[in-house]
Amino acid sequence: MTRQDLVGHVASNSSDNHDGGEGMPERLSLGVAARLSRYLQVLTQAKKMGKETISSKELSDYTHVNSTQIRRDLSGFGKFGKRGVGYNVESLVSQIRKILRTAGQHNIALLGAGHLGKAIASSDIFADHGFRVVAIFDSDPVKIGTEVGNQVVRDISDLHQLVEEEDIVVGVLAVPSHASQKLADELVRAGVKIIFNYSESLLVVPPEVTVHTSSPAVDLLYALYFYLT
Amino acid sequence: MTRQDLVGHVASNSSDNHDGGEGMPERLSLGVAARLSRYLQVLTQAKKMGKETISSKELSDYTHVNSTQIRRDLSGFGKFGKRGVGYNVESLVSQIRKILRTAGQHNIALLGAGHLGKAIASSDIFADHGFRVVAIFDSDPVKIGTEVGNQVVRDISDLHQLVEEEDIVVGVLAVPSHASQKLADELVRAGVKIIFNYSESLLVVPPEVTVHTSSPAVDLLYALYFYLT
DNA sequence: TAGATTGTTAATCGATTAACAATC
DNA sequence: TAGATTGTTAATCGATTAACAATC
Repeated sequence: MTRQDLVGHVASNSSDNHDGGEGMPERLSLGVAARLSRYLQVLTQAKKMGKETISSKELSDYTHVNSTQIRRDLSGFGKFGKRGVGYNVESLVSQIRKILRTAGQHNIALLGAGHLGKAIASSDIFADHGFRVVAIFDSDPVKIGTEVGNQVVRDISDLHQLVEEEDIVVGVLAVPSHASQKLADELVRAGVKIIFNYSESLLVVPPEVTVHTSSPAVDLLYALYFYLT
Repeated sequence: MTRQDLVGHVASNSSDNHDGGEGMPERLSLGVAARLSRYLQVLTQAKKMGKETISSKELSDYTHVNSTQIRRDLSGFGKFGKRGVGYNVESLVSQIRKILRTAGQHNIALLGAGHLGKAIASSDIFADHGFRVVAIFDSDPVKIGTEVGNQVVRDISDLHQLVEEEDIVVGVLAVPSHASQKLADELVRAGVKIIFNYSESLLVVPPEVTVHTSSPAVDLLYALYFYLT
């Protein structure tokens, strides 16, 4: 894996998959879910670029996943492709969204309105995949009340209320390391189930909460190894 | 994979590994390299927090990699642990760095001095792992000449020279999507071998260059799936 | 000693790949 | 038709895990 993941993971709880037919398995294996997510990323971009069909070979070039495996992953859920042609980009996007059960809209709380927070709020990397930043928080009184990416920066004391009102499932921590554990605790208390951690700290959270720590340097180390050898 | 990849990957080229003894295999498998990188991330933080020893169980809690596999991964290279005690954090860090052959210093060129570029330049996520931002570039004449994270922002025309002078191996693209392919081309021309892409575009590069695209939304999709099921 | 944790075995499961008939 | 690419099989390889003796 990841390559790579490769990349942060999630605690496992596997059950039977790949029933062979078109039925959706109970639960995807970690590997399948990770790969489908990556296909989705490429497909979303391909769609933006106006591409109508895409072959497993092309998907393979972009994701570095073997093309046979891509066809295999997809064919487990139905016959989405057309022989000699490839896959329809738009329909494959919606199929994978359906499989990942993330076809809907999901709301995010962004903690931290510094450089990173602003970069995240003004980008559409999250928006492209159905995630919407519905609230931004900061502890700096100077920043509170200012506008960042169409949102007014709020005081952290509003967090609990906002999480309930807006049905926020994901909290993104774009704060300095020394503040992140305290804010992670706040997120957990407010009922957030997934924390995306852009700080370097190791966060301690209850088992029902998932932490994903961003680690660009780790990804680089990994890429560097294969360059050096 | 990671998340992960587990997470962006790198084209494979596997050979025999796990020779059982203490010798270093020719080349690590993708999975092993990815996991070792992740252990390193946790260990680096643990060291910062003043932790002296760490058990495979603790490492497992933070990385979500099975503790047996962690011990297995490590024991392939030597007997680093102490039964009943665990692993010495500091010595394990340097052992893994040695295995990944990334014990040295590696220089980075950062393209883009906007919010994201500033966030990267002022953070020490890269520095902690031996990566140093030695040059920052932007196309905005207003930004050129200003200082960002101890570096003067330069014009992109200086890229080629800097890459040679500073022995830059990695280029980080923190620019809008519409500019990224053009700048990726510049990086390739200048001789950079690894591109870390924070934009959403799918980049086209020669086979000898590795592109790693940051995809927080993909990681979130993945985490969300396991929350929803 | 008693408790903890490593290092390692053995068994299983899933990932990976080449190959190719089916078919657009 | 000819070329391309899917869907699927079969064979192999590596990852994963439980279990436990070794030993700190």
